[in-house]
Amino acid sequence: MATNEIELGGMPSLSRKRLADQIADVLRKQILLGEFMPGRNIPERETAQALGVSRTPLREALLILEGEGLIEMAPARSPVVANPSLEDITQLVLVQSALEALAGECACEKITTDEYDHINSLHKAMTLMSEDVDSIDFFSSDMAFHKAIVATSKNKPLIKTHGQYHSRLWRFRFMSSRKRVKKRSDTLAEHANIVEGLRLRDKEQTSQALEQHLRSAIITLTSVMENAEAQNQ
Amino acid sequence: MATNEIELGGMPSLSRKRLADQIADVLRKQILLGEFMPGRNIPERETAQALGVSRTPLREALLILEGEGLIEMAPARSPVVANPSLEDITQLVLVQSALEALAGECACEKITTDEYDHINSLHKAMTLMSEDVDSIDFFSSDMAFHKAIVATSKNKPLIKTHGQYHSRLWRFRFMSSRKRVKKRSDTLAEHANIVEGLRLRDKEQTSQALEQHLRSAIITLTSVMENAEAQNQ
DNA sequence: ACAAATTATTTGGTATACCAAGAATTCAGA
DNA sequence: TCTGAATTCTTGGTATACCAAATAATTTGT
Repeated sequence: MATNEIELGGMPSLSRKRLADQIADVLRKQILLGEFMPGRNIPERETAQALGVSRTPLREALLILEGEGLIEMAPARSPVVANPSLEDITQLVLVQSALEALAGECACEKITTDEYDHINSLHKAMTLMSEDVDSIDFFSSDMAFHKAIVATSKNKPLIKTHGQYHSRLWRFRFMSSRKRVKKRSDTLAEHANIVEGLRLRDKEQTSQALEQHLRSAIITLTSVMENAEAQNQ
Repeated sequence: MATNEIELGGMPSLSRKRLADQIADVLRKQILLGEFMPGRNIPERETAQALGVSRTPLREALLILEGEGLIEMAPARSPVVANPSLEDITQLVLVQSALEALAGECACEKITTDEYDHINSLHKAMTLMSEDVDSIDFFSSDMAFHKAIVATSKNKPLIKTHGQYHSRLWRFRFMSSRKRVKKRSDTLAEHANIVEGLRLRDKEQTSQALEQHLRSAIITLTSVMENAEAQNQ
């Protein structure tokens, strides 16, 4: 196999946190970035050796990622990177939209002026981005914008659950963003509604704007995925 | 330690599914039923021996339960059964209400007459229960009613995520139900609204009824928990 | 040459052994 | 007697070794 020089956090003696968590972080990142494509096998021995760890913590990391829905483990089969169908993705986005709508409501109650300024500045920064900037930058800002809103809800389980759906959808949202099917101006207009809702501390407007924004992502994802499938055939 | 004769699924040669999953099932049940109270330690060696398994699958089971939020693992500390504060529980219910509201919407689109009849019969059965029947029966029916609605959404991630919040809240909802703070007639009236929404396939009514029903649970839980805390002091 | 059966290899599942970091207890000194 | 330091004991973390099942490859018989 290709030598996969991955460096885990610190030296052997420095264990800031569980090795299993560190491994899960590395694998999660590789899955999100597309280095581990959907459907790819993750054999235990090979992967453990590539990461320079033994199978026990590697297996524990796989268990964690399975819980997050990023990989799937079948009996007597190598774990594989989750490869959700278009319908699966639609369902995931639907749940995420409900979670973010709730987050928006909570945020209206709890948001401080500092937090509002931060979110607003993220939005402003996206607005000022040239049409030419690399899609990864615009996309990253978009994701950061949403994460900031959810964080403002101060609802720990909500933040965690949303983060998991966020991860499961990351790659597909990124693919979608690269295709530029949706105009950036549309995205920004929807974000503006959200920011305005937060400014007014208007639960209804904020949650509605978030829900509409997310559900419109379903349309975009659908067309992108259908094109991708057509290409593969 | 007290000999804890717990029998795992089948004979040694019969491994229908991962041992870790079987162990997780056993522990989850014990946590939900209150045999393992919140805050209780779950030392690895002792628990593994009590279950007649080795530490490796036991640890994997603990990882699974940690992912579900049922236990918490700190570095160099025994895992402990999660002991959420009143605020934590409030936040959990808030998320669950959003999830069930979404489930209700999806259900209106996908529900078959058979499924409606099933849910309706669950409701009718609860209506016919005498005020004297054991609270566990009424409570179980209540939980089954909600589970049936979520299952009707046919949204796999939604069903799974809801199930996890369901587990995390189970014990506290049960405690609450035993205290009989909320009148059963009120619960039944709210359920009737939900059933009526489903009958009409009215997304708005169904989701609103579910959300209202769940959020009213927050009030009940708050008073129960505050009383419980007062007793402990 | 093809098919079927058997064997060898790969893979995940489980148990055990070892290690390092913490917590608690005990013993010594003030 | 009280305090503090040292030691012991417990706990979780990690690696390795072994086992069983499934798959793939090879060989043999028709």
